[in-house]
Amino acid sequence: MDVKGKVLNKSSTMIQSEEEEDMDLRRGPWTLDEDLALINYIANHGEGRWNSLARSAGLKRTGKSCRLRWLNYLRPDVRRGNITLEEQLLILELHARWGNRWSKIAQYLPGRTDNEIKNYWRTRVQKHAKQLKCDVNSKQFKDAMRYLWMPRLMERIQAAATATAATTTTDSSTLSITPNVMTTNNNNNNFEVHSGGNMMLSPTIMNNNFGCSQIKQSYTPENSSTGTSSDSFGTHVSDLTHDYYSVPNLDYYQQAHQVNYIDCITSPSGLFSPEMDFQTMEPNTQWIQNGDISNNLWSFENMLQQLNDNM
DNA sequence: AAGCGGTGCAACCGCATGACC
DNA sequence: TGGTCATGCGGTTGCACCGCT
Repeated sequence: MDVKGKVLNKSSTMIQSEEEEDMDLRRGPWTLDEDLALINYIANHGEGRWNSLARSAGLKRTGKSCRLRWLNYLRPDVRRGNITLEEQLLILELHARWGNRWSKIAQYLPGRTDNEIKNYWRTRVQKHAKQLKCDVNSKQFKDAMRYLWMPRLMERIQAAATATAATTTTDSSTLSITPNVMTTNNNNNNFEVHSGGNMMLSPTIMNNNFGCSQIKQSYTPENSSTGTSSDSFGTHVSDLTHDYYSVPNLDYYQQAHQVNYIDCITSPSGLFSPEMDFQTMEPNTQWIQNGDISNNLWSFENMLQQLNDNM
């Protein structure tokens, strides 16, 4: 990393806090020494009181800057690397529900920061909206996400899970969601996480967006010895979405009743069914642990082709 | 090899909110 | 009740990196 930082002195700006007037403050990229100073200080004294922390740690940074550096980069539980398919799907889903509430969304992606999710959205999702020549907040794009993008993500996730299951048929760390979790909603406790498992999906996603019984049944109960089902989720999604793709326009909602699969997904009033309650989900639950290193959502060329075909 | 444009991400900025006095 | 301060959040910017020409 380039370690050159700018020094913010009194003449550089007319608007400065009292703190900034007291001392020259650095801006720009953090140096290794600064990082180490911050890490060491927090290790010894803990977080909080960021302005005084910055001073006490001998950092010529604002408290804000220290906080941001710690939370977004230095914190030991910050998750590095590409956004996984599961995370992509979850981001799409949560964004559909909450909009640009990045910190709220980040609560459900352990180790991911709001900044990272925001960057992901702006650089990837908005880029795809641009490719589609529509606004990211437009109904067209939202529908494209809901009915094309997310199902495809599900398909890929399932394919990956199936591949994993094939190589580790007796491995309890594969995707595991208990049947009752998938089919009931008892006191909003409608999902379950198996701590030792390689949790790939939010059951709420399964229950609500893709809650077709066939799809539900395709998931392997934790205690099942079979590990696989004849009803592959990927097959179902693929088959059903294939039918849907053939609908010759983009008025998805009007078409929805014609396609069984769509009935399973949502209504125009919202992406989630009433029983869905993310508020009851515990933030930072480790239900996304691994996942592949996918850096692409899926082929947008395919999606563009499908959309163009339907126009 | 150099220039250039696009992309991704770290960092900054301004505002809102809540706690405290 | 109003002022001050700390913190959190979302939007925006700046820059390093990478691929292409």
